[in-house]
Amino acid sequence: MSKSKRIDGNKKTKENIIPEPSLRRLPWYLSYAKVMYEQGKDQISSTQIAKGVDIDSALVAKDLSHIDLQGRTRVGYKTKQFIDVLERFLGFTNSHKSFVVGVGNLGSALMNDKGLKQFGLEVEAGFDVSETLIGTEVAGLMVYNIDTLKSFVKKHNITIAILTVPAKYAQSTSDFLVECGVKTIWNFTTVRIRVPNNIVVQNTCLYAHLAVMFTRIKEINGDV
Amino acid sequence: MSKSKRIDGNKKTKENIIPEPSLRRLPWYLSYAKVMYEQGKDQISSTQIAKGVDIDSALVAKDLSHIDLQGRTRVGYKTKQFIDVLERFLGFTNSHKSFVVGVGNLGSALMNDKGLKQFGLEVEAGFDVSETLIGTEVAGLMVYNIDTLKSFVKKHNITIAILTVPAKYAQSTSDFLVECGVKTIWNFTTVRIRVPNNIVVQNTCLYAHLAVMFTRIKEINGDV
DNA sequence: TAGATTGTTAATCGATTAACAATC
DNA sequence: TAGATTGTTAATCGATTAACAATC
Repeated sequence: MSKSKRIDGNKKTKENIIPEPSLRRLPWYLSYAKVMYEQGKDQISSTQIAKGVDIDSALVAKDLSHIDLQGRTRVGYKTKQFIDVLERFLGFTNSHKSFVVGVGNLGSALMNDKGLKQFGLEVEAGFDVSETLIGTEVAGLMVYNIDTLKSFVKKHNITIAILTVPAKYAQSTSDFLVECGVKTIWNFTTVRIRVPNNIVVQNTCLYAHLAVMFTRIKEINGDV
Repeated sequence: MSKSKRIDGNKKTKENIIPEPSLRRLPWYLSYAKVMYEQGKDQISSTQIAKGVDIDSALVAKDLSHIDLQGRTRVGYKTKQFIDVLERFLGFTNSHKSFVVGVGNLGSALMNDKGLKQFGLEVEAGFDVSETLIGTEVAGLMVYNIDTLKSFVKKHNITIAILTVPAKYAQSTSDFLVECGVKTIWNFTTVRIRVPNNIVVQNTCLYAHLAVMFTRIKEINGDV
């Protein structure tokens, strides 16, 4: 359904799977298109996008080829349509329900963040072990006892968990989440969790980016 | 200094540069080692780490070969030493000073986050354009008028900026930061900013991870 | 010695880049 | 038509995996 061109019979289903590097770049193209649209540009070309986001134009073209999107030679894409198709493709137009596990610093920040909703993720509740937090509200959302998580998942059929517990509890909490029927874990802990291979995990450790940043700085400054 | 083995004269400086994928994995090994250390394990092997973080052991070994770290055959590494060396290598033991530009939702969350300090990043102030924010304190840090940024950078010699402004101002603010003497930008906006090539940029758009997550979910559920 | 480990070298795989055909 | 663009196919590059030598 989402695959664009004809498919050779012998090619496996891998054909449909868009590579992760491409997938990571698509939101940049979308973001650029949105900014252009706000500035009144009705048409947008892949070469223009390439310049705007500083990525090789052939790569942009290749990335976009994974999407069911028809560009017009010499003209490019209609900005509005480009945005709509890309947003739908990336799942940003859906409403994916989720809950936060571990209502600490980062957990409550995510519960407060309004941006998530605009990108298709709706946080419905928080879970914690702390007696002082349980029963309180954060950003208008209830914080429940983690012991009630399994029945919550069953009842509301919410299968995306946002994991923001301390590192030492990351793996055990992850195991517990899987046991409760969670299918997708957005992992913000510093630990790389192990899960059965039918579970989708997205590791988003902010601090890991610092490692890359500091190392690049060190390289430029001649390893002082 | 940080390179481990002998170097062939003809190999370029690229030899020293650790590839980004490796750099991204190192914090996972560190985190795993820390958890093990807390559990009282004095020795740790790369094969053990490989199992713990679910990454091929040869890959772990190769990643670690970039670091000046001596393992002992049949035994592995001393956990404490492993942690120390890796933390130093990744720059987590230094204190890198920085400031937040755009004290909104995400910006103030980062100003509040205590984790950053543990990983070597110290936030010293916030900057914004909003009259209602300027002059207030967030997490004990002053919020200044963005017009005063240039003199602030000069005076305190703080060259790392955390960019958390709305998407439409991302590129122009980035240009302004470079003009003010900023050398490193941690970019949390949805926009991929363009900078001169002596400037280090780390793009950390949380929402991009949602794209990967949603697409993987879609693939598993058969593209409904 | 046998076995477990580090850590290197060669083979494979996949992503990016380059070249170019097709289109308007 | 000439030129700008989409979008594909082939060549290159780099990262991962596999095989294995060295060590204790």
